[in-house]
Amino acid sequence: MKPEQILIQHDLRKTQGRIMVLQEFSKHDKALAHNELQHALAGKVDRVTLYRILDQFEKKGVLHKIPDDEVSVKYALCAHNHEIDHQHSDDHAHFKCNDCSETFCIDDFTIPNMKIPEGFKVTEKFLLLGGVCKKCA
Amino acid sequence: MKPEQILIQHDLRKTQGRIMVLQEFSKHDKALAHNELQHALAGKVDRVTLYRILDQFEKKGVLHKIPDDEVSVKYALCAHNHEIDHQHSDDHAHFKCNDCSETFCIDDFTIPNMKIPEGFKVTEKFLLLGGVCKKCA
DNA sequence: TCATTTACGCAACAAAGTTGCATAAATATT
DNA sequence: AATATTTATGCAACTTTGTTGCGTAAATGA
Ligand SMILES: [Mn+2]
Ligand SMILES: [Mn+2]
Ligand SMILES: [Zn+2]
Ligand SMILES: [Zn+2]
Repeated sequence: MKPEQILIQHDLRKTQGRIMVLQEFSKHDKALAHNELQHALAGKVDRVTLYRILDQFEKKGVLHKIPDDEVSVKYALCAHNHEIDHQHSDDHAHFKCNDCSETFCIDDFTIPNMKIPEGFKVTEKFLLLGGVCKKCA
Repeated sequence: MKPEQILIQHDLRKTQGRIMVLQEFSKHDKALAHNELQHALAGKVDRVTLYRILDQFEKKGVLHKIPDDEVSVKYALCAHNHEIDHQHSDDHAHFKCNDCSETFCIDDFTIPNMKIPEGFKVTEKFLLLGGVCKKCA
């Protein structure tokens, strides 16, 4: 979907910074951390603004956070196939390559339901797989 | 297991700092982040030393990292029941409470095997569950 | 075009994490 | 037990990551 459409759909003002961030995501098809975006948009979008854009995007459901075992969280576009799969729930898995450190959404793999020990009420599931990606194989 | 035994078993020198860190873990039974340990051991162990202790412990298999969706990773003792379950693999799940932000190992729940899309060679699995813990229920 | 609302950029700060190096402490050797 | 060797610690200095306040600019609505 086009950046401008995404913004309208999520009730967000159409600003240059936001559009550029969305373009960056759409051209990579992998999860991006703040510092990667900052680098890509150096001189175009301020560092602090970038933090605020990411926060807003997450709050509005444009992006989702992916927990990371290294320096900082990453973000990926929510529901790539939003037109088709309208009731997209974000309980899909993520894969992180130990070689190149890139993280991908595995959209077509839903985390199975599991019986969890007593006393815990589970509302979210994050499955992060580690290994070697196609490129690095 | 006693701190000193753990250190010997993992081929680590028996130092005051390391012992205190292990004591801290054994008295809490939850995952701890660097800043929590730093606070608990203020004046006892230097901040930088603490980073190095955690790194060493992870490398030697005393602790394991738990990815987090917030500010920094957490650590938990590996294989609580190492004496019994000797071939402990760290593919157990973790639970993080959205109320108190505490993270626990769910040692008795092993992540099931799953068929992953082509091209990815999976060697590690991190399942982070979110929700409400017993105390906060 | 003008008013209003919201986002942006900048400065200043706080928190998290790293590196180098001299000294202290732990282990190994005699 | 004393000494040599190895390894860990503490401190300073620095980088990176994330936050807050505020005046200005840009986006939207009238
Ligand atoms: Mn995803
Ligand atoms: Mn664990
Ligand atoms: Zn790779
Ligand atoms: Zn709780």
